[in-house]
Amino acid sequence: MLGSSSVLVNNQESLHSEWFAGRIIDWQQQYGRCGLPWQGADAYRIWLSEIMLQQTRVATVIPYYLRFVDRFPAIPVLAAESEEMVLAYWSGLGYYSRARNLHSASRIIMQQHNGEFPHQFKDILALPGIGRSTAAAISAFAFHERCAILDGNVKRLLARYYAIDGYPGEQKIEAMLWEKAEALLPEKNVAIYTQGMMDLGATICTRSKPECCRCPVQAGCVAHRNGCVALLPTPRLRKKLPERKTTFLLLRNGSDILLEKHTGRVIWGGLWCPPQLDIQIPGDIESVRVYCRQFFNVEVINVLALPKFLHTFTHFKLHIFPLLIDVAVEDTLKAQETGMAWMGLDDAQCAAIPSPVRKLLQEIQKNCWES
DNA sequence: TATGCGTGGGG
DNA sequence: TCCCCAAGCAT
Repeated sequence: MLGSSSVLVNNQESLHSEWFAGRIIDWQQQYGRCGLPWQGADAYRIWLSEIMLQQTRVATVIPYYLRFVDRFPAIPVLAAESEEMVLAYWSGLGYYSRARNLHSASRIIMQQHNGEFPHQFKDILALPGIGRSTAAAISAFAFHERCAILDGNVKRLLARYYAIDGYPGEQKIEAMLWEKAEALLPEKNVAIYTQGMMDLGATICTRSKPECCRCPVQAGCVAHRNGCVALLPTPRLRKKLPERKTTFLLLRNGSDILLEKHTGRVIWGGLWCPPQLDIQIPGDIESVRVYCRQFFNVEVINVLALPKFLHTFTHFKLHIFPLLIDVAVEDTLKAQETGMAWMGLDDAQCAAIPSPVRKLLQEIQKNCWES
């Protein structure tokens, strides 16, 4: 049978949750972030913002978000557009599967939900690109449902508040954090509470130099009491990133550049990139001439090795060796047979291209290296 | 600490 | 320069 001490503990926990949530809610209303472009917006915009904000800073997202909602103001518009157009507006933001999933989800919403963003948590969670935390955030912000989120801010905050040792990405630790997040959830004002948790993590309980003296829940924070705030959350063990090399073949025909579309769930999937060789090839004109004849059926006029540079991904470093290769092409439409396309530099700038390709194209245009 | 998937800012 | 990782998800 359940002892009275257990009842007492439950009462204390519930009292503590009430205190905690009250402090968070009051703090949010006084000091939380307001005026972010998606705050108080419709479900579509909240959804879009949550997807863009995955692993991405607010300051980075804002200009992308504004451009995106201007071009795709509602779900039916988004669904009617091509994936490529959507990727063009995502270009530079990274994690492009987010854009592909967003677009795919918009079509699912048209077919299965009459074009209206679903209200049920389970329906939201079923959409591609939406996991537990994102579904909860949308449910809380758009529909005021009582759902707990667990994003990076909340993980850091809870790891400190309860002095939970261990890397939060680890399954066991993450499960503990979810438990705490659920237990603290208030009965009312979930949207303000959720925003407050994010805001507190983003502005006070920051990774470095947290401002504990301004924290509304400092009194209950175990890490603060124990003086171990700076040690939490436990950083991940990181191995040295592997390094790879690639040669970018920037074939130029007049003011056109040859690009090929990456397909499938690969790096830069769905984006247009110059043809690549996953080695560093000699930049002398003879080697390049032989290669270009064989693979692109073009005559090389001139080769210029542009400065190499480093591009770092989450899981590897890529040394990029760009070669600007001026060529003579008779039939520019023939490239389409092999999934490639000649694009004017201006068009390419507006296309779905990854960040380092954009930088290179800008440089080529700016410097006007002679043909 | 499963791994792949981008990019840019801060220390 | 280098390493950290930011409103995570899919497989």
